[in-house]
Amino acid sequence: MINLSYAHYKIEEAIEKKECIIIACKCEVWYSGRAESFTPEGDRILIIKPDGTFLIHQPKGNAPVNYMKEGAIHSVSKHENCLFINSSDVYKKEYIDIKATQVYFFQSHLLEDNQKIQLSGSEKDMSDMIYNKPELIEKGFKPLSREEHTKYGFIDVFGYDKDNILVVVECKRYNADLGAVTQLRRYVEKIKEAKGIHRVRGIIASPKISPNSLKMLTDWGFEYRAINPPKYLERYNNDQKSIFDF
Amino acid sequence: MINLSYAHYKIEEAIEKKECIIIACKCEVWYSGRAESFTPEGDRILIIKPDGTFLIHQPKGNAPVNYMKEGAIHSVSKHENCLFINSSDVYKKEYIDIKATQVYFFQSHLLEDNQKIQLSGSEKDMSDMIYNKPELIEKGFKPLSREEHTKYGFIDVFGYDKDNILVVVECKRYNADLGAVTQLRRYVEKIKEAKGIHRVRGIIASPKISPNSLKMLTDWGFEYRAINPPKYLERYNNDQKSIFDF
DNA sequence: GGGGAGAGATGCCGC
DNA sequence: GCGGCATTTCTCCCC
Repeated sequence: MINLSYAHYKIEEAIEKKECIIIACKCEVWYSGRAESFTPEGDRILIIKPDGTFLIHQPKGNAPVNYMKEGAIHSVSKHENCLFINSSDVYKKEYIDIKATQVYFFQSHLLEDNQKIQLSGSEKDMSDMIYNKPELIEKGFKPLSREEHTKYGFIDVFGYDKDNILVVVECKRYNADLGAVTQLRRYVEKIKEAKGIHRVRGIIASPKISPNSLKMLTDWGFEYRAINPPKYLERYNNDQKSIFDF
Repeated sequence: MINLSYAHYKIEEAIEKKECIIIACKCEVWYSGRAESFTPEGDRILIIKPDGTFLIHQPKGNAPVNYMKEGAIHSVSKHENCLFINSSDVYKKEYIDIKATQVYFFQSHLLEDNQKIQLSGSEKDMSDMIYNKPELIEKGFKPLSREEHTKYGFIDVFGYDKDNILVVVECKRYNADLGAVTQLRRYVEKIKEAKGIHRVRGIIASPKISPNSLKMLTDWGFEYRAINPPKYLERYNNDQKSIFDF
């Protein structure tokens, strides 16, 4: 257990030094901003980052129970055997107030990290793949553009089929849902209206589609292609795994 | 700086004891699962929770750079002055591999927290409010149900107007977008089709709506009501704030 | 800064 | 488990 006055001093010092701060404590949490919340007293982990990010984690679950995004200002005070931590963003009108009655541990450290995550298997990777291998859609498909902000909307792949009929392809990296179908319908309707043509084909390309969505898709005369997103790193990753498997 | 062999031992011990674990270290991260990723070496904070949740945070930003959800299994090993931390969920086929070259600090503690966040200002609060105060939509509106999973879809508020015309209300707690409009359209079309009636009114209730969405809404003959979500805790929260402002 | 859409979305509830 | 949908969604890109 950490003495509250000591914690008070250390937290203020670490904020001043722009360190990453970790606190484990028993606390209550109030939040007011886009919504309102109160979380009754329990053991939690608090993370304060030098960019102003504030995360409050319960001992279970993936998502923080409360949080403030980058840009928040933090202050600490002690009053009648309780430590008060306040996080506020006056511009966004977001506020968090914490009342801690016990501090289990405190740590802080100056951390440096300018690296960015390299991700593959996204929807953009999928539309790139289709653009470069149009026969994945069908023989004779001629893509014109990909990932383009047209006046009809943001269309993943756009082209002509072998009979020179316009084709709109909407990619989904995982499961295509009802929203994907209405999205495709919106694009097709807009293009028909803008170009004054009555025949535009719509295709959804994804590894999976829900039964309801497939029914709605085919009811409206659209088509489905089962296509998996590419995973460029897969082999590299497998090579790496062999290093770890000793 | 923490000795790697000591960290290795302490992490394994803390996992065994089902404690919450926090590690600050310099590391590389590989991920393979629904997608693939690699994050080059940098200073990060690792959080391992007793439920198997694993979070990797960079010193900036709200979201973890990599993560594993509840149910992952963790193992640690040391090899040639590097600490390897492995997180895997064989059922979901998700894997994270970490290679740490330096450990800045390590902490762990048994944390207990059975409390749940009490939130207000959500979409459900909004539909409850409209159900209880139907005049927010218009005079003579008679709600029949709220938040109901009908065979037509998940409808927020459903009722009759003063002329006994069916009304579907779609609530959005913040900004209503194009998806909200197509969602409403889907419900109205399905109900018309299922009940064989040609007149069903559709209304979007939200504090804001984008200009494009409003145009699409009115083009299709639907209506808009500017309504704010309720914030029950606001006063309570304001009372609390006065406690902190000393 | 707002609008539109993706995300390894996450989380909740219902079937 | 999947399906449908909200989220203090978050994040990115473009206007």
